[in-house]
Amino acid sequence: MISQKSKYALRALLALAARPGGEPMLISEIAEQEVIPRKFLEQILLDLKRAGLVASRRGKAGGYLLLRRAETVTFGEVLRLIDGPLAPLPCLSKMAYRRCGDCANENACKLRKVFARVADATRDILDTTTLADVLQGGVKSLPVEI
Amino acid sequence: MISQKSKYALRALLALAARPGGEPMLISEIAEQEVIPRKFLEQILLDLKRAGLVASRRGKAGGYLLLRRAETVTFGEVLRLIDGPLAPLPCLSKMAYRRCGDCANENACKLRKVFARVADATRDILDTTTLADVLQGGVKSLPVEI
DNA sequence: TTTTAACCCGACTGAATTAGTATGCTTGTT
DNA sequence: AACAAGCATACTAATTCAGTCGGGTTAAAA
Repeated sequence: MISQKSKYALRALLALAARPGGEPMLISEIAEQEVIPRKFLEQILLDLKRAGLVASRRGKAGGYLLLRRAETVTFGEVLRLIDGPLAPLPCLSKMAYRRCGDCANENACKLRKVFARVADATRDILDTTTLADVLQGGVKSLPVEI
Repeated sequence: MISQKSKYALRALLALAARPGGEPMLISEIAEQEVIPRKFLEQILLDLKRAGLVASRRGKAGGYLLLRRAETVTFGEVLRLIDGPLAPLPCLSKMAYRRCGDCANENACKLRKVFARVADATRDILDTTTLADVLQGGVKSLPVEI
């Protein structure tokens, strides 16, 4: 299960990406439109800003805007930023590898072999799907049953 | 990330499945061999027993044994039992569906479309990989680079 | 130049989950 | 009857989750 915070982050980014002309959007505007607790959203946007995904303007008539093109922001990147590694085992994370603590001989580990496939499948989807893909409705879905 | 408890459960089941003749194995035997805290493992085995995956014999010369054939026990089943739903969103779980709380129009939800693909890919792997597959080393791995 | 409406930031909190421990009870074999 | 095995409940310390609170800073407008 992904966290509520990640869901909020993705929805906020989608809202910004959908903004025509890329003009700034108020926190409260996003919060209302996407039904996200206002103060919590503030935190999230700050995280996204520190990561360089969005920019902000302060003072009256301020707001947030997407700093990068929607085609370059992947779901994987956002999820890693908020929730940490995508991999189901720490020893399978490419970005934040950690040894598993238990299993001594890592490439003999039976579990690892199975979960490596899960990790790769997950990455294949999340690291190739961008905000733009979703906005255009261009998300490949499963074969439609005829 | 899957929980430590799930990892222990899977390793314990693999140990039982590997037992020749299917003779019972002591908790402490499993605990030592797989390096799992003994009392914690007791709890886990009880869960697996209540779910009908293993059986136990009490008294001296007791122990645990696998109740079902190793070919019929999938990783998905074990993970669901210990960790709960596999799906990344509650509204995507086939076994334990719950509405998402926020998004009103579920099949218009942009996030859902993306994570549905992740959920399906995950299920494809975990619900088709069994204890037997892993034991035989028969886990399909990624294409070997030549 | 003062006001006002934005964003910025750290601290706090209540509930839930995780990864176990502790303590004792029941059961079956010897 | 004794011993060794599993059965069962309660407890706990640490962490995470999903926010809330209270103020500080900045910049445009009146």
